[in-house]
Amino acid sequence: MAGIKDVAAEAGLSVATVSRVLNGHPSVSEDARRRVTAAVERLGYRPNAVARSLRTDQTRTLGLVISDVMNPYFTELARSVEEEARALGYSVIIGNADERPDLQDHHVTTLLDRRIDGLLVSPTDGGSPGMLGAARAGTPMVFVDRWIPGVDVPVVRSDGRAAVRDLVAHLHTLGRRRLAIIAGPAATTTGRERVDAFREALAAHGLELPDAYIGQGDFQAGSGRRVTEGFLDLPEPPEVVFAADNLMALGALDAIRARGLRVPDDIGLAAFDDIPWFVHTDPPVTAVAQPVRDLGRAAVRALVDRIEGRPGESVTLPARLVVRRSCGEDDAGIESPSPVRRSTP
Amino acid sequence: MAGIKDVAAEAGLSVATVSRVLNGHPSVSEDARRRVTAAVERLGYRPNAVARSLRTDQTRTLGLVISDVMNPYFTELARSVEEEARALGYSVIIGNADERPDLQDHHVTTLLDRRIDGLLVSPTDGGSPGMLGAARAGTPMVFVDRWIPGVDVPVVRSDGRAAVRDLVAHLHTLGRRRLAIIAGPAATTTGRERVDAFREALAAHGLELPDAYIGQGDFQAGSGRRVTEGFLDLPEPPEVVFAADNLMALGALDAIRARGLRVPDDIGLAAFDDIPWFVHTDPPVTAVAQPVRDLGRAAVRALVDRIEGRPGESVTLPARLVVRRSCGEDDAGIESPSPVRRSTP
DNA sequence: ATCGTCCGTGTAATCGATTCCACGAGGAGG
DNA sequence: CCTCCTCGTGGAATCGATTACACGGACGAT
Repeated sequence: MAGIKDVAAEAGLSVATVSRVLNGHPSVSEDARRRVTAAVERLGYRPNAVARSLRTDQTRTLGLVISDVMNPYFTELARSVEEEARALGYSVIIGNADERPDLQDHHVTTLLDRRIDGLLVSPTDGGSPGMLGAARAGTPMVFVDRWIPGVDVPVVRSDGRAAVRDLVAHLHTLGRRRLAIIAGPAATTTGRERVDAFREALAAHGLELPDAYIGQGDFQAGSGRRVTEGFLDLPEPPEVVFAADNLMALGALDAIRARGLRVPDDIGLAAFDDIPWFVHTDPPVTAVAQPVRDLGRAAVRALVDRIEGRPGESVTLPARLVVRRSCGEDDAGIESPSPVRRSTP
Repeated sequence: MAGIKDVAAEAGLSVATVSRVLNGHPSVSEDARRRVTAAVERLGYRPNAVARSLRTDQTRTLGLVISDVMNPYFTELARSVEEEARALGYSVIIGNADERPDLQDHHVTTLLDRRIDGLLVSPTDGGSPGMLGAARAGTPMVFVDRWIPGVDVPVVRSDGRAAVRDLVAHLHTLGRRRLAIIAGPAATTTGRERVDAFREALAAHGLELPDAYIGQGDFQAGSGRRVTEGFLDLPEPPEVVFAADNLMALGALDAIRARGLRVPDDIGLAAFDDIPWFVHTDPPVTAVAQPVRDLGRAAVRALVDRIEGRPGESVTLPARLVVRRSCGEDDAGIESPSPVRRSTP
């Protein structure tokens, strides 16, 4: 493969001049510029990013470590992150932690070894040692969605409080009183926050959140199923189950259907994180939607700010409630097209 | 950040020896090895992958360019690719082409600039110039899922012929005769092949595939909706719509529902590419399932074979039919020709 | 005419690793 | 005792770029 020396030879100039042309340095004659461009064209030369990175100590690459690629929420996040990064002239390397701290560490280490310019993390857990080390070592870093308290890193996330309040209000008008939640891992901020927001919203309506109505999940479909089964076995099962993420909602749907129960008639279902598929489930699922695209964009901008020496500030964007049919028909204007509802699994 | 020189100084040895220890070179004394390890530990030293890559001319990185990250099929593929690559000591950089040849080229170019060791591609289109150039230039490369005829690159894919035959047989026993297909872009191999397989299977039952029953889609949900609307507007609409990918099936479901029609009573629906969500739609969707994990694994192995100088052969794995309820209920007890039957897990 | 600037260019150092080659010590064989 | 190997080690070249510094020529000011 042709190197800069070949280009220099072909153009009859020194490598320095070639490099200057390549980088748009001002003091190059028009003639030299033309000759270099021609030579580059002729040789099909492409600068070696590895060599360039070694010299300049910057890779123009961002690392993104997420907890679960198969979760549509994170997929969309990854997509918007890549888009914004590309617009800013950066590439993105994605690491999938699969909710495993050791894998998260593996990716952080690998990314750091490659000398990425900055790191975007949605921490799996309380945070893995390698990740915390990186934060302390001063690697430009930004947390997205989830974060770790006490670590001095900007956080870009969405605040679901208002939306959860709206959700509970919605459920209340529908006459639902016994509301349960499938929580995420207590080690994650999102795991705790969503429960808190839910409990608060309940309190505003004079409702309680008994321990029996708090199920411990792990953001995976399987746990949603198990927890929901537990709920259904209760002497007084809840009237609505609120899943703290979309995968667990799916599991809940499974469990409910396996019992031969109908949503929303026998039991209601709501979820945190809206995804395209919720429109197509049976029934469509009411969900709290985060502004994922904006989150991705904001996160990249904050990180690039940090990288380029600017402050890089935390951002919190509001989530909103998307009402569908899984908690019961809304009263007024909405006429239910009410197609035949099949209940047998 | 500490470099190899610092380690050498700390250990009281030369950089050469440190490097040898780091790379497990045999001729190093036990004493030196210990001192280096200790120094590395003390300094928290991590080798600079950029420098190493420059010198050794290998990055131990694979590029994966897929057509659409938001498509669960590709997400799962990406995941299994990364897993296998990691097991073999490689990292993966994913590029999302979003079904756009220009973006595909952008990613191929970027990846090549970074001197990745090999490229895994699921070509968006007839192939972009940059990608074809890379193939001709001898970059180790393997096509996954889709490929480009006439280009000398191993192909790892799944053969849906048998499964499509099973599908048509299944529909036939259900009494469905007027079968339509939403095709993918003609420029993609998968776009064409699936139509061919469908037509062939139909022929085996003495059925025809009239032009009016072939809709042109682009593997996105929107096109599935449009095409399906067209089908429904026909004087004699099809009894079953077969979508050539999962996203278009979703669009079809939308269109059908918007008309107030019921699946499968009024019209049946089947899809190519099975995804977890198909279990939860209303009704669960019958689909042709590819062995995605195995495809990812095989693709990585073929690519690494090429990289390390071994042949690297093409692989074709069979897909299988997964019968659910979207084409009509099977009468209980009656054996259906379908090899696999799956209900809610 | 002389001097100082500015401009375009080239030479060479540098980034952080790997690796070829040379060298000295120590052991085996004659 | 001398020679020849082997082994462990270090010096220095190298990968492909960027960039500080030096240099020569043109040109404007005095």
